[in-house]
Amino acid sequence: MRYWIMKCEPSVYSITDLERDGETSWEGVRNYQARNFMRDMRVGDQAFFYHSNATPPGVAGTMTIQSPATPDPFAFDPSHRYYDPKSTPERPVWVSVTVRHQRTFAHLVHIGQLRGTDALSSLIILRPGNRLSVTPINEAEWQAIMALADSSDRR
DNA sequence: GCCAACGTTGGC
DNA sequence: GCCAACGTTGGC
Repeated sequence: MRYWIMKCEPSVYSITDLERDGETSWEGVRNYQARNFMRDMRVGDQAFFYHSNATPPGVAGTMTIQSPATPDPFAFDPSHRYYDPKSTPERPVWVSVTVRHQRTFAHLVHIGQLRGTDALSSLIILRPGNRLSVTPINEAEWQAIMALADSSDRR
């Protein structure tokens, strides 16, 4: 099993929306490196839902990967914001995965907590200027973030 | 709103 | 293939 962090602006789609929907198709990733990471995902992998561009930004909860990467249909739709003429049904460029809601943290693990944790010092999303919306993390990092969430929830 | 960092585009 | 210009991301 692998572990991931997936970012989304909560004003667009939040952990609350995912909790309501149960599962959703994670679409609109238009970065090759992030796409390649999505291709590496396997059913059953665990992912954190990270609220980016939020006040405060941080990890809002967990989800599981419910389906492997499949072509992102929005890329084929000229009227859609995520349309990309480079991607066709015959030769799809972009992919989406289905994610299932697992847990919403009682308290968001904000970015300051992440930065203040030694075990998380090499997190890609903490690097200055980082813009990758899908990044892998290792098991120790997963557990470190879960520990932050659990200690906050017990407050 | 600011701005640093980064990816993409397009002229050459 | 290089690289400047530009647009976007995302923390602050």
